Amino acid sequence: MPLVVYNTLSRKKEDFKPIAEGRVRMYVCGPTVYDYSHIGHAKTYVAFDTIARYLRWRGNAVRYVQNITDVGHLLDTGEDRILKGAARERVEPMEIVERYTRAYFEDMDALGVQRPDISPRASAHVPEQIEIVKTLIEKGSAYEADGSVYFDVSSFPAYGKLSGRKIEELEDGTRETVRGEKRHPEDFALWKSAAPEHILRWSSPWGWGFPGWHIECTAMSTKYLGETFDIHGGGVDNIFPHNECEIAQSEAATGKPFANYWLLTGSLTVDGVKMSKSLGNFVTIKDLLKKHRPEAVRFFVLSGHYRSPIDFSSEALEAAGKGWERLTAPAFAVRERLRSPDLPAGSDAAMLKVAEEARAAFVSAMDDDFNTPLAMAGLFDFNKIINTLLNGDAPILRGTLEAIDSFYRETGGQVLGVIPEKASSAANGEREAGLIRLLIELRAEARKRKDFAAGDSIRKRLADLGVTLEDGKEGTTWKL
RNA sequence: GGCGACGUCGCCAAGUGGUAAGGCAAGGGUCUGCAAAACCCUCAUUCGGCGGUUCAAAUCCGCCCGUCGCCUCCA
Repeated sequence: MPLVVYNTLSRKKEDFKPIAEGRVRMYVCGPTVYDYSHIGHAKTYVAFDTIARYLRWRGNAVRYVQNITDVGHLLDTGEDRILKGAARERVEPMEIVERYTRAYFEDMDALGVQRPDISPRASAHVPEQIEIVKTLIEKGSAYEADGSVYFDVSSFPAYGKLSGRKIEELEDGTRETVRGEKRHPEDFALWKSAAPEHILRWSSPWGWGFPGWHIECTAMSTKYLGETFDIHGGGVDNIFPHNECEIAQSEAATGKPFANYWLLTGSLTVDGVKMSKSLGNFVTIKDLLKKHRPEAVRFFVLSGHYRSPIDFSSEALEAAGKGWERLTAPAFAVRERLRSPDLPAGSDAAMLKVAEEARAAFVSAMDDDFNTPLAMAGLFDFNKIINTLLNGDAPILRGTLEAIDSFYRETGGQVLGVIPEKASSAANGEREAGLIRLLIELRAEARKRKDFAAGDSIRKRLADLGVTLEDGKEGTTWKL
């Protein structure tokens, strides 16, 4: 069964065939680093991280490029976002860039998002951007006007093919203020001239200025992935104008298709409405992680399909946290069992078959346009069987436990990233674990004496510290 | 106004022609010194509404109602 993906360009599901078999080149629009990352970023980048992880797990060599926008992305007031941040915090623009780039990676690391293979910065690729602008002028797709350069949309008939817009319809909605020196209101800037007060500016054939927002993605994606590559990703809210402009300028410059598959994530709302600073419902990843474990955030994101919109609320995240506990409990329990030195050798054929079937169900779900909700449902089904097995009296053979463990590690661990390596990631190392085991032993002795008051007191006080004890057939286990 | 996505149990969410997965919450039971966890049972004759196509529709078509996103910066 082939991997099938929904291609926004064709508006239907297609078999995924990379240009070079076994190699996938993907580009995802990255953040503009002028403030802390928010939960919308979390949704988009966890989704693409999972897609990249799955493609790798399926045996592809993936090159994942995700830009860092540190220049040229303007607010509707015409101000550069980076410069605005610098003025707000009274520091150099590049300090802003550095500060929020680091914060971005901290947040992504916390969420288990594996770093892209290349994270190119727009400001470090200005020469490449200038070259493309020159090419576009030579080919008659762009024109200079008073030190700025604009893309001539009328020169590219396919403009609108991704977002389904028509040029004629766009004219009406365009505001007077942005017309100015453009020939057509829907033309967009490739290069903007900048006065000396504008700190972020470079010398170009058209004088001092800075690159337009869209051109960086063309420059950096084609530089590292080639003129035509496999997957272009991003949030659906960038489909217009950003993605549309990328296609126009890239294909006009190279004369070749830009990206073969467009994968766009659904947007995220908070309590039913779009997140925005003015509404006061802006949630940063840092704030979120103060209250919730990172795996719960990942679980929340992956419990909806990447193309669907999701609505964030505290209740939803708490439910996700509980779901995550149930999802991971048997996986950790199996690992705990495997630490036992005297497990009977061999394996149970029926259980190996169950694990094989679960793996097949997982692959079939993920092969269908990365259907993570369905894939996780499959893990829950598998859990039911494993929980029953763990609760039973029959001894479990080492080979069986190993097969179960490797299933969890691959699907929940390597691909979905919701089952971490260590059962208690929040635990403070071995010393803390040792102390807890010591208390468990003391409690066991008290209970042997039927001194339940002492035993319950230990359990209660550990619970107050966030450590939950669970008494089972194999003794007491703990979790945070 | 235009473009797009969507409306499935109290909440979240799969399913896109063959007779409604899974999670959270809720109720009952088993186990337990008591818990917790786990397991078992219950929980949508029904998929926004109305028509149509079909042997058969949540799934296809039409109309209507509603929600969200984009059209100006956003992942």
